Amino acid sequence: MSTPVRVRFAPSPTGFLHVGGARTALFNWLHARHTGGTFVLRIEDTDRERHNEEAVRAIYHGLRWLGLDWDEGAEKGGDFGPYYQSERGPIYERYLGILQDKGMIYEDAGALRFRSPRETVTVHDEVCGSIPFDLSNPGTHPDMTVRRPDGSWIFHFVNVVDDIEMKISHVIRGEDHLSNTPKHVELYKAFGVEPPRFAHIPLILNPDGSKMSKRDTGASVQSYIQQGYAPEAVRNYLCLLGWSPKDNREILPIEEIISLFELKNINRRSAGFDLDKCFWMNGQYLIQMPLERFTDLSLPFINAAGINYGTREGLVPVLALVKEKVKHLTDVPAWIEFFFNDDYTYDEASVEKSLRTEGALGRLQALGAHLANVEPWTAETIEAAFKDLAAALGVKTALLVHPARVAATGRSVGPSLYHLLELLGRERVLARFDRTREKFFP
RNA sequence: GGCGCGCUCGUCUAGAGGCCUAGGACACAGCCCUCUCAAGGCUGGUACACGGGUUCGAAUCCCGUGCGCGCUGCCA
Repeated sequence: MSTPVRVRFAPSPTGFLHVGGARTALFNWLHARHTGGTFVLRIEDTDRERHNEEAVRAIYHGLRWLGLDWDEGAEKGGDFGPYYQSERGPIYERYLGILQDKGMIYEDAGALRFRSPRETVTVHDEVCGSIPFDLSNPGTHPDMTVRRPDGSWIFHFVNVVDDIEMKISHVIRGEDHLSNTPKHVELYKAFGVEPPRFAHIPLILNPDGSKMSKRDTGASVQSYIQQGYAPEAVRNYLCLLGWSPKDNREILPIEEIISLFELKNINRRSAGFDLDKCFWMNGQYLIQMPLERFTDLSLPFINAAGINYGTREGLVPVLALVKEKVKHLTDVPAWIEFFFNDDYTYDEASVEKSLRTEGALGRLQALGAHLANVEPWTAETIEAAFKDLAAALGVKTALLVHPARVAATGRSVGPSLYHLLELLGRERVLARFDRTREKFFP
């Protein structure tokens, strides 16, 4: 008979969600979703001192942003609560009593220690295989402390107690815990409980190979939220750190990853975090995602920039135009600003290059006159008008395009000019041409 | 120091004895496309840490060495 799959993510409230932690949560979530199991969120604030609402909220926020919903646990409830260690004192007391009754606990300078049986313990790991650890030498493997003199609990003890109480079937965590695992197994044995299956996943390193920690660039999930990444892109990228579908695909829908994900296919080597690739993947997601989704994700940044776009109906076509240019959602305001502001600013270098050159003013005026007669006003007819005029003037189309773009948008880069002019509308285009002429050639 | 884990292009990876003169992706370079910038397409360079085995044959198995990381806490 197989026990139901129950996995957990058990972060300590440090104030933010680390990408390494996010990836651990992700792998737990994937395993739960793949097997139809339960994903539990437990907060490891071993005591009141560590309990910090704000820090805990940062974790919820990061997980939710990544779409890692938990079935049971903090803020959600369930049959195995409470899900904050700071509230589980009585349970730990009870378990301590079990070991005390068996004579496995002794006092040392006020702290309580667990007396190791001093045997060889073999850890069976889904990712790393079976590894024997010789714990017979007290010099190298001292008896672990389970409770401090002030009554607060030590991680190893409460972690094991909670996993037993919450009926966790698979412990999926960072490889930094692999060497701690034999100690945990000793505890399971002492409680007379079969240990869960373990799966230690490789660590995420900095590009230079050092361990990624708080201050490192890109270490906090929050930074991806702020920099305008799409959550599905970051999540997809994280999936590829230590796992792969093995068929050369990299961008794949989460539903498919869920169906393909197996603990056995997780790599054993640690992975360097490649911000360039994450950035590239974000651009790919942005280009491919539906316009409505793109709009939803862009809105917070547009609002933060204070752009007065009127209605969503008016905004969407503009976003459709610039969508393919965007690599970070934070770039959206800069791409669309000129559209909603007739008093847009001009990029000086672009003005210099495209407008203050021989014949540019004359071409712009001729273009204005030419565009005044285009019917109907569509990207196709506008394009034809540009080409016709260029031919008539005996110049390359580019010599009309560049001045027109700078005149209409203030910049030299942007999406397809013809589509942009169409959307802007003839009146505004011609008015912008006039404004530009008056401003630079009074 | 001890113990553990790891070691394929700069990075993420495919590879589970012959399919590998090692494949894909990011990044990089060049070319093409083109109204700009991107995107896209094409091409190119760069990798099995080292040394011994085992085998007809090893990136793949074994043993050393080296390097990296982790643990070794009354941190989690």
